[in-house]
Amino acid sequence: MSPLEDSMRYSDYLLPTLKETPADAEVISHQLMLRAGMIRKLAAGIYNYLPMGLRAVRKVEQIVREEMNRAGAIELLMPMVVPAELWQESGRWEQYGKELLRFTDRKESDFCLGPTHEEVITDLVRGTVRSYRQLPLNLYQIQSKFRDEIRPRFGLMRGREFIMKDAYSFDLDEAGADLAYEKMYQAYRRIFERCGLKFRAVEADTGNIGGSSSHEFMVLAESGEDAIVSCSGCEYAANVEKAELAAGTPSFSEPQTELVKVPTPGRRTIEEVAAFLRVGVDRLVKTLIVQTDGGEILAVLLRGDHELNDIKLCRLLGCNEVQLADDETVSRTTGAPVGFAGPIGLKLRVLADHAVAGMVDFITGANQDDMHFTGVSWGRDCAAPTFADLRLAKAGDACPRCGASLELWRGIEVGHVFKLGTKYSAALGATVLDDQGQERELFMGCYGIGVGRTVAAAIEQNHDRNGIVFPLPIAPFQVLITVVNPREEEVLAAANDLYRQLEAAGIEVLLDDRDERPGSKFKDADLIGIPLRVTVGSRGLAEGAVELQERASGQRTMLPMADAARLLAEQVRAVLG
RNA sequence: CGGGAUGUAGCGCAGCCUGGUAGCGCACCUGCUUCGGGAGCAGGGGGCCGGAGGUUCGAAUCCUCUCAUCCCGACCA
Repeated sequence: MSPLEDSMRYSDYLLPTLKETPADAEVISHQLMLRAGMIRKLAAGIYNYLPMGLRAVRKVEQIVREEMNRAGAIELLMPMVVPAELWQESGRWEQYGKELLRFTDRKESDFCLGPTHEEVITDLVRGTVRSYRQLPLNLYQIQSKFRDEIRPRFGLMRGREFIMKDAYSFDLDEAGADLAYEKMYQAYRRIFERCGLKFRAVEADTGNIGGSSSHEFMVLAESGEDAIVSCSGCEYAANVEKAELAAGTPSFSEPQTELVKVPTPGRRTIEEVAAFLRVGVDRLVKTLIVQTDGGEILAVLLRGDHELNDIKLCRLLGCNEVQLADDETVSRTTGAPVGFAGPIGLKLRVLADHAVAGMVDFITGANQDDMHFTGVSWGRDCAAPTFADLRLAKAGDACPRCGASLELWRGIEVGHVFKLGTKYSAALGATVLDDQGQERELFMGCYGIGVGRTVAAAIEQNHDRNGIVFPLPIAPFQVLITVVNPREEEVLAAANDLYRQLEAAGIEVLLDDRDERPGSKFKDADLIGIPLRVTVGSRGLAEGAVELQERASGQRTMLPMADAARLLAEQVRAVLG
């Protein structure tokens, strides 16, 4: 029997395909999941999973489960509704922000919908684990999470309610935690390989989960929301948010030109100024006036063609958020309207990106309306500011490890592993006694996989203009039998026969026995993307054969009716390994 | 949160400017013919036009408010 269900006749099933693309779906995976009858929207970022969608989700879940279990993790299930006290204890009730959906019950007690479960699991473990002998421990669940995203979009790619696998490891010391992390990292590689996806594991920022280091697993896709870099010469790969850039060696060439204040009427942007002065944008230094969440206002200098990496800046400043200062603040602090700020004479703390350090004879704003300076050089015209790594990596930058050039990709984050250290165990007092009878805080790790997002990412990566092309390991069904004309008794009988044989062989098979024209059924077959399609019709049966068409290649083969089930089962097993 | 746009039948849309009692395609139901890549003909069902106020003899259409959905959003210094 199939590991899922049985008796799958299209005529009895719920598989509402759409001929036209719903107007509010932007990316291809979202469009196809709607059209293929996998999901339906209930509210912004909140979806029903229809039978086909659920089956794909269950396939990914099952792969995740098998690999987590293989890596020694243990499944449990935590509640979605979490009392505020736990979040207050960890400090995140205040920190987490509007993404945390909060509400009160009838007794006016505060609760939230869990967006992640570090607090709950830590609370559980502190109450149940007392001795180092019970370690190591790695617990996971597959559960719906809720994050009240600012802007849910792209269907399952960025929903508010979404299915996530989250695992949490507990160890006595850092070495143990490192080992747990490594195990999860390897398990993740296996999971995404088994799902048939092209992905990269990249170094990543830890965000508001906290902790010391982390990797993201990125499915490569043009529509990805994240930019990542990977080195063409070594193994280094990182999210651009995280990608370090070496300071480089400043050339210290001598200034060639005098400092001159030049009129630049109405030229505010880097491009406008560069075009007006007939120089490249990399001859300009842009001066960003930023404000931290702590209220500090400072200036950040970047080469004209570079962009600020606000995460690097926050890390340097020890703040949570930086924003560009508003127009009023800019004119108050620089003495000029937005577009003409520069470091000379500026009465603010000034930080500059490394790339600015070696520049001479550059151009900056003059802190005066419609004026810029040309021929600016450090030391002579302006005290050198503090230099740091502050910009966003871009294609062609030098790898921080080996110096080779970096390649830029877009990716969909489907997995993320973190080393948490003792952040939560310390906050919540999760300790055990070691072999000396000493109380020790647990070293934790946490490890997430977006299950629905993995399905969406797989579709982003595997589709053609006719529809989805599911990788077999996560396909809702492995085989689709298309009955050309179910009204012909011999044809329907032959199809039913094949269907039963495949079921008996443990193959997941959908029988399209609808009384529709063949063309509609073929179109639907392409749309829903079942890897192997078998067409049973009078034409083939006259030769005692059925036709196999592979969705991915379009390749067609005639199979003798007598051997069809066996051959198909063999083909499925060959892929699953 | 700021900017832009859209809400009319299950889906895709027209009608709105220039108010006069709602339409097209697909889907759905019935019948006949058809049947290996989204069939043809004939008949039929389904919408208080997102909601609330207002203007008017009369509102999908004009005005106000509201709700929902989608897109874009430091990169400008």
